Amino acid sequence: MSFSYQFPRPALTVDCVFFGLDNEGLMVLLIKRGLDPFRGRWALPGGFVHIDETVDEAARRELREETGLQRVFLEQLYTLGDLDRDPRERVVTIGYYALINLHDHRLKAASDAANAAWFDIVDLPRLAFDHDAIIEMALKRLKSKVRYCPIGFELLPRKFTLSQLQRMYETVLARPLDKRNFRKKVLQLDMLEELDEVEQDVAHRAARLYRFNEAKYVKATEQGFNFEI
Amino acid sequence: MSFSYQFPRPALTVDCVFFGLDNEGLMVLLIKRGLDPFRGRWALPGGFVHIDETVDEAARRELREETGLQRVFLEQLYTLGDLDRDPRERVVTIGYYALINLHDHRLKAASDAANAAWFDIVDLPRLAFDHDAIIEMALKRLKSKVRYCPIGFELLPRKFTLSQLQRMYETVLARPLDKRNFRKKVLQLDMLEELDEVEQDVAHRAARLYRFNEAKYVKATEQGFNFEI
DNA sequence: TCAAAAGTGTTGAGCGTACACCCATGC
DNA sequence: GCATGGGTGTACGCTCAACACTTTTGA
Repeated sequence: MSFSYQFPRPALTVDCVFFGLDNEGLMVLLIKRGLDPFRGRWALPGGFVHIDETVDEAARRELREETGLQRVFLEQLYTLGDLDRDPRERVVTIGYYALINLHDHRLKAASDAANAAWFDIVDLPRLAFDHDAIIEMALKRLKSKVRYCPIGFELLPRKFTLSQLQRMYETVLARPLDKRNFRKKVLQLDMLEELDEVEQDVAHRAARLYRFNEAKYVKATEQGFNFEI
Repeated sequence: MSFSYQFPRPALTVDCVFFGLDNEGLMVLLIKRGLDPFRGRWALPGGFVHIDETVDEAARRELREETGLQRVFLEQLYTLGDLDRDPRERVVTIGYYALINLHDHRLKAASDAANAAWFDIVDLPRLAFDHDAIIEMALKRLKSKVRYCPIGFELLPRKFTLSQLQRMYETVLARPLDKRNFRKKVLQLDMLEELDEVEQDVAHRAARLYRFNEAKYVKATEQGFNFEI
């Protein structure tokens, strides 16, 4: 079976930058290509947009197939449509990025295939296609958006310490923040819920746990909001 | 002649929001559709992405065809890929927006077709497809970007008064700004060149003319930059 | 001389930034 | 008792926001 059109059409794909955070730093999930072109090179998870799914659904399908996850922050980034992106034929791709909480999830990719692995964003291998450009755009978007939207929490466990939160911002923004100023700012935004729990199994004084509170955030938003610390 | 593929492919189009500024307010160029679907409805300029042009080139081609212009600010916005955007078949469209200086240009669309017209952004007719959503996204992007990038100048003549500049910001942001604070802020950013000219043919004291200075701007950028007035 | 818009400074409040020490806990 | 990170307050400078009158010009 084949499908015919009066004019030639580019193929349409999605490519996804899945960000995760661990003790090493900010990580990106890559897939080792088994086929030409770029056989053996690392690449972003991605694939064709099916005719019966929206482009958002195509990105979510990639997410599910590669990580087993469904309900994570996922956002469209940019569409790349240069002529020679793919040496085989004309392919236009829609870039997406997602934020994954590596702490609370046991990921399919981690246990599963030898052809998928997490790489530190500051030490990426050579990539297939123009995927380096997509990752660069995703990182730029993340860096800017994390400062005025509460999306950084998606990278943390549901309950976290203020130090974990600060480390997350420092890792994403790639610069150190002042502890006292950070805590002052983040608490006065009044979007965190202080829990009656402390962290467990640490070899020093246990830190208090907090949780992001959506309702409090919505209120705080009305007064303006940013992390320009 | 026809083109066959193993799997069905969505059609790929671009749709463009061309913004212009006149004394009435912020305007958008629309085209009256001559064919079904939505015959007689107003729609954004747009069309298919050709197989031998990038998506940016497709958007620039639309710009040229509808306005006769070439060198204007044009930027990709978002890709819309829902299943039923177009009642005929699956069409994925890449939204663009551009800023057009209505003062310095005699536009093709203005003189030309009865099927093209500029509409005030606050008083748009019913639109074809999901073009209202594209315009909404374009306006949101413009409002936010104009505050931290010097793109607002694209809507003004090359030489302008500070009052014109302020009116431009007030129109785009849809809120009044304080005259003294505005002038202080914009002058201290040190990206305007004060000219030895004043406006002509006005029935009151003539205002001094200024010009945006790219080189000064680049310097100013390094110290941070925004219009949060 | 009148109408219309140009042009111009000061003050108070809030926010960002810099900075250092004591405390609680587990080993 | 010591190593490790948790937790806390103050002071200065800058930017934002509010606010009203005089000047210039053409009609």
